[in-house]
Amino acid sequence: MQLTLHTDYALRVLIYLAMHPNQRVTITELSTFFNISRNHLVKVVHNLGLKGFIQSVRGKNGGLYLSRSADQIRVGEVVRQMEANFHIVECFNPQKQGVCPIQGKCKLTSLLCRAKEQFLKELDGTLLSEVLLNK
Amino acid sequence: MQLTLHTDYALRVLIYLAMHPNQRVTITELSTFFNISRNHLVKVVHNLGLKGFIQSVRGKNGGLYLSRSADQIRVGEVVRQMEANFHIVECFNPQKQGVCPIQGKCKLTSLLCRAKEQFLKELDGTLLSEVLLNK
DNA sequence: TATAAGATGTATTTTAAATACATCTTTAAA
DNA sequence: TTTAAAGATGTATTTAAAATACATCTTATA
Repeated sequence: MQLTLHTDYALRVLIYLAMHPNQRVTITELSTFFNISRNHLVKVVHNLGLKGFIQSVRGKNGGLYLSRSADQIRVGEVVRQMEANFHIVECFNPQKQGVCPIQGKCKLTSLLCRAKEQFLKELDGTLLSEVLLNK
Repeated sequence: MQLTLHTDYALRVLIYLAMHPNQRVTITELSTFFNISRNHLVKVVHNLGLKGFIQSVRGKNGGLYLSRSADQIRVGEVVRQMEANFHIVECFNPQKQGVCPIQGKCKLTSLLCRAKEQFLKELDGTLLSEVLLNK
């Protein structure tokens, strides 16, 4: 069980932007700092923009910045929005309905649902501004 | 974020065995019932045996049964044992140490660790005997 | 108006997971 | 004591999702 690198990278981008407020940060700067494929970061950044977490300015002297300040962004919200396949098991996937013969009768489903909620609840309790770097 | 089908199948196997106590259940029976590749189930069953959840009897009239009764098996224990890559993000993976430049300073790590524990804690609170089928 | 920035669509590569195949070992019934 | 039914185990292949690469377009400002 793991989050995708896409979500992981999204969190890193937000942390970096939060630590450089009142600045326009370029994708190239992020890519160099984190040593991540620039092309991949472009997708992550684009997605963060679509989900409303960041704003971008095109053209010369352009770059990225947080839409809201870091103390207005809950970590759980980022993970919920960025993680595409949040289906803990097969029967949670809308495209796999009816595959498992005990679906609907099996009580694992509601348990796993509660477990997932506990996971997210913990993340909802923390703000982006609280996970910035020590020292 | 999802559990592997391997873990999913393991849970299904345990549920089936729990619902057929005092019997020897064959892999073929499980494979037919769940409509799962028999070859894949063989691996899952083997792994469940290695982890001590089930016993197997080879030869004619052989089959599988639970090592402990269903009210002695916690769901969280099964997930912990069966899920191979339980690394929520890159920096949890022992083989990816030092890749992320903010590792060690970033406070996301401990947060994600707590979230993972909350997820498992919820599963630890439920016994296999409690997730059997309704009706 | 040239250039530096992001936007966007498509293609390719990589990796882990899932599945398939082959053969070996064990056990009990005929 | 032989045969068939069961699991054990190692290897190879396939699949699918994720990650990465490539190409081109749009925007903004110095």
